[in-house]
Parts: sequence; structure tokens; C-alpha cells
Amino acid sequence: MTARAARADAVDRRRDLIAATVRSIAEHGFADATVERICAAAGVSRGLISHYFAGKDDLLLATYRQLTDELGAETARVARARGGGPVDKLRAAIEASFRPPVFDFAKVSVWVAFWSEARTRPDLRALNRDLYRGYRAAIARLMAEAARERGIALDAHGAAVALTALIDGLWLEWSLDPDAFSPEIAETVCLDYLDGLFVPRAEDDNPGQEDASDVP
Amino acid sequence: MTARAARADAVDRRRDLIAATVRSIAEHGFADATVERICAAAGVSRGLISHYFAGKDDLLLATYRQLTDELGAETARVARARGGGPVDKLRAAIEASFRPPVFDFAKVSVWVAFWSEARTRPDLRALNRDLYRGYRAAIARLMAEAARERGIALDAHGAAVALTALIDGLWLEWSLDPDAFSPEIAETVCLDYLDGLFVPRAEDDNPGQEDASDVP
DNA sequence: CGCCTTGCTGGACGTTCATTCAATAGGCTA
DNA sequence: TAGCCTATTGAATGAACGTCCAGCAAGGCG
Repeated sequence: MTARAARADAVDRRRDLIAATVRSIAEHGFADATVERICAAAGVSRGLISHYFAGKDDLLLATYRQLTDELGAETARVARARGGGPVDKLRAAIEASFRPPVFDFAKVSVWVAFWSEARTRPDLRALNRDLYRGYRAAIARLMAEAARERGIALDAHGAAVALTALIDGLWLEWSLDPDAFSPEIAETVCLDYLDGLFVPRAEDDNPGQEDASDVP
Repeated sequence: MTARAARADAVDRRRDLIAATVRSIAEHGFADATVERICAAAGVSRGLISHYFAGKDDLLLATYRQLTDELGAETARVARARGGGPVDKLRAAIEASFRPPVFDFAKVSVWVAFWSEARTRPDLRALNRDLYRGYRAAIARLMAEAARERGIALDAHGAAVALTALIDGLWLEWSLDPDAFSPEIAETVCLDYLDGLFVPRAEDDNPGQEDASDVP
């Protein structure tokens, strides 16, 4: 009946299975991304998963790890390529969050699915916590540096929390209703928030926030 | 062995089962919130679910509907009680989002779980879409009104998208790592964002955004 | 050319889950 | 108090899933 899948290199096959996992979760949801469906999407049979992963959980963990690695690498790459000051780097990070290859409907959908799953699965939870603490710390460092440059009082930690949450919230809501707003609006909204932090105010120089350490 | 559950009124028993569903999802996650666990948390036996709901899916839908109803009713109540201008109402909505009874660890966790589930379940998806479109439209109306009062140019739709996403993103990240930031910081960050929209700028009165209709 | 390592297959197995339904018991009415 | 109504129970049922493993075939090496 079905053609037997051609032999493949171990690293290629792993990548195929991870990509198939992303597609399956995005299309059918986390619970209905069964081993059967994932392997069918990868064009191989059910049993092959045991040859490349310890089990389904291991495949899911590897999938999440690839997403986090890709996000981290891409934002670091873009920020480094941009050069310029801290605000330029922050703008680059925002733009990377709403453009390919990071911003992709299937990938964003999988992020949402993993967020939900990470609430109760300890391994995903730990992975997610480390990722976000590092991400927020990096953002906060840039925020503090930018505020120092411009002589503006700013709660760098709070601003980092807000920017991260804003990006994630936009990902979340866009994945649930892509017609509600465009990726361009999402990006603009984040850039405007960033600008608003560093534009001097007319009446008051100190908007009631204090400087804080940038690492929790 | 186990004591037989006392007879209860239909509306009470339904409420108990919904509350038990919230607790079970918050503690064990969506996938592991089985009928067995939910009914045990409610203090009744497995079979009883069929007497009050068409099935597990119906119970889950009812649970989500109660969350949305409670959120809508509470924000409307608080905004009405506050009185004042549109900015005061917006501040009230923000405060309600990070204080009891809406802001509760179990409830926020269930929101996250349902977001993920709503991506692929049509009934939840439609419910969620309607809720958010209405919520964003209401926020956008208040934003537009506030901007008109103060003679400030503002993309009301974009600001509503941003505020909604900011709140949801903070809920999401707080549920995944409650130690990363406090609810007070979350609330402050949202209020600061709101203030930033309406504080006149020093250099430029028009930050490059256009007025837009408040309903998509 | 033929063996042999290894990627690959899919039926079988055990587990878990939602649902069903006949039996049971609590409480209200007559 | 007797009897009926119905909320409640829990064993039975069947479906779906992840994992296992014995066998198959493709490509490389001798």
C-alpha cells in the first residue's frame, strides 16, 4: 500500500519529525497531535519514533527546545546585525518577533500550546522559566542602558516585563483570531510602546517609577 | 466506603462541577483533568456528569462560558461603579484584571489552558473570538473618547489591541512563573501604559498615528 | 555478487479514558 | 408511615492511544 520511506540520516529524520510535530500541533491541537498523526505528517510509520526519540514526550521536549533555540538565536542575530544603541537593538528584537522566520502561524500556534502544557509539565516548565528569565534580563539590561543614555528614570525590570508580555499577548491573540489585527499593527504597537518609554514628557520628568536592578 | 453525596439542587450541582473543573485543570492541566478527577474534586461519582451535562465537552464549554461571563460582568460592574471619564473606566478595567475575584491563580491558569484549546476546538474558538472582539471594541470606544476629550491623536483600535494583549500576556507569564513579577507590578505596568497614551509629549503632538474606527 | 548492518514497518499488547445504564438510596408527598 | 420520584453510584463497554518488537528491505562493504 504505502510506499516505504526512503532511508535518511539521523539528524535529518529527527528534524523532519520535529517539523511534523509542529505542523500537527498547529493543525490539530496538542491533545490530538498523536504519534500516528505526527508520523503520517512526516511520511513515516508509527514505530519509527522510538528509533530517534525515547518516546513521545521526548519528541515534544525536543520540539519545544528547537523553538526556544530558534527564537533565541534569531533575536540575538538580528540585534547584533543591527548594531547601533540599545534602543536600536530593542527595535530589532521587536521586529524579529513579528516577521519570519520566527513569526509563523504554525510556530506561534505551537508556542501557545506549549505555554498551556508548561503549566503542569515540570520539564517544559523549567525550560520555559529559564528562557523567559534570560530573555527578560536581556531586555531589562538594554532598557536600563537606554534610560541611562537619555537621562530618563525608568523601571527597567517593569518595562522588560511589559514588553515581553505585550509580545506574547499579541502572539496569543493573533493565533486565536488572525483577522482581528495584522502583524504590522502588532509590530507598530510594540514599537510605539518602546518609543513612549523614552520620549521626554511635557509636564513631569519623573513619571513615578524608580530605577530597579535589571536581574530579578 | 465512600459516603454517598447528598442530594443537591440542579443549579448548585452544576456550579460545583464547574468549580471542580476549574480546580482540576489548574492543578493537573487540561489533558489530565479527567472526568474521574473532576468528579472526585466535586465529591461525586463519575457517572453523575451525564445527569447535568451532555458530556465532558459540554462541561468544559460551560466552564469556559462561566469564566467569560464572570470577566465581562465584573469589568462592566467595576467600570460602572467607578464613574468618571473614559480614562477612569479604563483604569478600573485594568485594576479589575489584576485583583480578585477575576485575578485568581486557578482561574488564570484555566484561561491559559482554554486559550490553547480554543485554537482547534470550533465552539471554544467562536466563543473566544466573540468575547475578545467585544472586549476590544469596548476598550477602543473608551480610548477614542478619551483621546477626543484631550485633543490627542490616537489609533484607538491599535491601543485597544495593545492593552488587551498586555493584560493577557501578563496573565500568561504570571501563570507560568508567579515568582517572576508580582500582580502589583503587572497592574502598574498596564496603568503606566495607559497614562503614556494620554500624557502630552514634549516635542511632538502627533506621534505618527492616525485616528481609526473603533470597531473592526 | 552476497552478506549484514541498520533504517523502517505495522500488528499486538496493555493502559487509560468517556460514556452508558441498571441498580440503589435519599427525601418528598400523600 | 408507605410509596414514588429522581439524584447518585459504579461496574461494564468500547474506542483510542503510546509503546514494544519481530520481521522486512535498502544500501554499503567485503
